[in-house]
Amino acid sequence: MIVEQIPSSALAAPAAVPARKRLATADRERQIVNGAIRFFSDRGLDGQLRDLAKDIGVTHALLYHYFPTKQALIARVYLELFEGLWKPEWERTLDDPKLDPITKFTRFYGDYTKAIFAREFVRILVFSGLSDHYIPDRFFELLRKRLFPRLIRETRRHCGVVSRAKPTSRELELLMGLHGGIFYIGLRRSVYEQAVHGAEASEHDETYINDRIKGYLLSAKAVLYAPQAIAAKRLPRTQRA
Amino acid sequence: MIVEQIPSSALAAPAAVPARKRLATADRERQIVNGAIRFFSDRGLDGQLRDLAKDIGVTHALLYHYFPTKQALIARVYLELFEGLWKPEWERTLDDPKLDPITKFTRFYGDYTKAIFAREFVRILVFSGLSDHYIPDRFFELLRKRLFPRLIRETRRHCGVVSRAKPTSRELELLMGLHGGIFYIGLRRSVYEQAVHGAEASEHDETYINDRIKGYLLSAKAVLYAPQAIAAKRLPRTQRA
DNA sequence: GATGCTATTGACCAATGGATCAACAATCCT
DNA sequence: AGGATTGTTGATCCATTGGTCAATAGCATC
Repeated sequence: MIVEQIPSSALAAPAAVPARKRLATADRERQIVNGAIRFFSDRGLDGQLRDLAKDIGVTHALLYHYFPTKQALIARVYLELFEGLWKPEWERTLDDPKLDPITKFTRFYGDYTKAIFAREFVRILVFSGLSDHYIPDRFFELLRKRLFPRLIRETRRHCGVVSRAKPTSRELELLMGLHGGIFYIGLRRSVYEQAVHGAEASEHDETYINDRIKGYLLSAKAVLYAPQAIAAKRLPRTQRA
Repeated sequence: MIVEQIPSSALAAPAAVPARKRLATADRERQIVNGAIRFFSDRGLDGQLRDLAKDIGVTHALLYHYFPTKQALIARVYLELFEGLWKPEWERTLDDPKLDPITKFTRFYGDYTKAIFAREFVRILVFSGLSDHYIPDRFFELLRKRLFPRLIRETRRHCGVVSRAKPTSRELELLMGLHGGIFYIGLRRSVYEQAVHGAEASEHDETYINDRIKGYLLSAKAVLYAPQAIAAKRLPRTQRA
C-alpha cells in the first residue's frame, strides 16, 4: 500500500548526487504523499516539513508547490490512508450464504488484520485520535455500519439464535472484546513497540487470532445466549458470596 | 488521583482577580504538576508551556522557577503518573489461596481498570508510546513480571491444568486477547472518544468486563487445554475444506 | 509597621518552523 | 539550437516557543 513506486529514474541515485532532478508533477506528488505518510506516521502530525523534505530529498519550499499548507498535506495523507482501506469483499465474505460463521470470522479477520496492522495506519489512527478525531470518527462509523452488525448476525447464527433485533450493548461489548483484543496486537506492535509473542514477524498472527475467534464464539454461546446468562442480564453485577 | 487539591485560598478567586498570589513552594509545585498532567495528557507532550501556564493561571516563566526544563517537567509527570499506579494488593488478591480463579480475575480487573482507565493515564501511555517509549516500556515490564504469570497460573488452575511450566506464546496470546480487549475500552473512551456501549459513564464496565472474563476462561479450557487443541498446536493453521 | 526572603512577573533572547517569492534550470516543443 | 514552460531552489519573513533575568511584590517575622 505504502511502498514507494516511483518510475525508475527517481530511485536510481548512484554516487553522483543529481543536484536537481525534475520529475513529472504526478510522480513528484506521489513521492511527496508517500513520504508524508511514512513521515507523519513516524514523527506525528507535528513533524516539521523541513525534515519531511529532507527525507524525500527536496527543499521544503517545494512541498508548498504541491500543497498550499501543511494542513492540506495532512488532509491528503488522511484521505490516502483511509480510502482504499475498506475492502468490499469483506462484506461479501461475511454475507456469503455458503460459509459458516467460524469460516467467515476467520477469513475476515485474517484479511482485515493484514490491511489494518500496517504500521502507518495504526499510528496515524492513534495520532489522529489524540488530536483531531478525524480518522477514528470515520473509521468507527464504517465499522459500526458495515462490520459490527454483520459480525453480531453471524455470532447469533453460530449460537443458533435467530433474532434479527438490533444488537444489544451486551452483544456488542462482547464483540468489542474480540475486536479490540485483536487490534491490541497492532497497538503493541506499532505503538508500544513491545515484542508480540516472541517473534517479531506477524506470521503467527493468524494462529493466535483464530484462537481468539474460536474462544469468542464459544463464549458467546455460554455468556450471551445460555438461559442463565439471559436471566442474569438484569443483575447489576454477579454478586459473589 | 489527579484531582486538584490546593489548600483553599488558591481556588477561591472571586470577581477581583488577585493579581499576584504567593503560594507555599510545595503547594505551587503540586498545582503545576497536576496542571501539567492534565495539560500534557490533553494536548500531548508538544503542548506549549505558555498554554499550560495560562491554564494554571501563572506566567510561563514561573514554571522555570520550579522545573529547570520542559523535559524535567515531563519527566515529573511521567513519574507521578506511573508511581502509585500499581497496587500491591492486586498481587495479593491473585495469590490469595482462598479465592477461586474467576473471583480473582473479576476482582482484579474490576479494580485494575478503575486505575488504568483514568483518561490522563491512557492518553499519556499512548502519547509516550508514540514518541519515546518510556511509559509503555516500564508498564509492560511490570505486567510481564507481576501480572501475566499470575493470570496464566490462574487460567491453568481454572482449566484443571497443573503445569508450572513457563507460559507458552499461545497461552499468553489468548490472555492478551482478554487483556487487550479490556484495555480497548479505555482506548475507545479516552483516545478515540467514541461512545462506549451507549452510556458515557463507566458504570457498566464491570458487567461487560465480567462477560469477557467468563468468556476467556471458558474458551481457554476449550482452545488451549482440550486434547484436540493440543494436537492442533503443530498445524500452521486450521485448514478448512 | 518596617524588614528580609523569595515567589512571581514582564521583557527579552535565540532558535524553530510554517509560509512566501523571485530567480534558476531541467525538460519539452518547434 | 533556441525559446517557452514549469519544476525546483535559496533567501527571507514572521509568528511561535523554550529558556533567561533583573525587577517587583506577597508573606512571615520581629
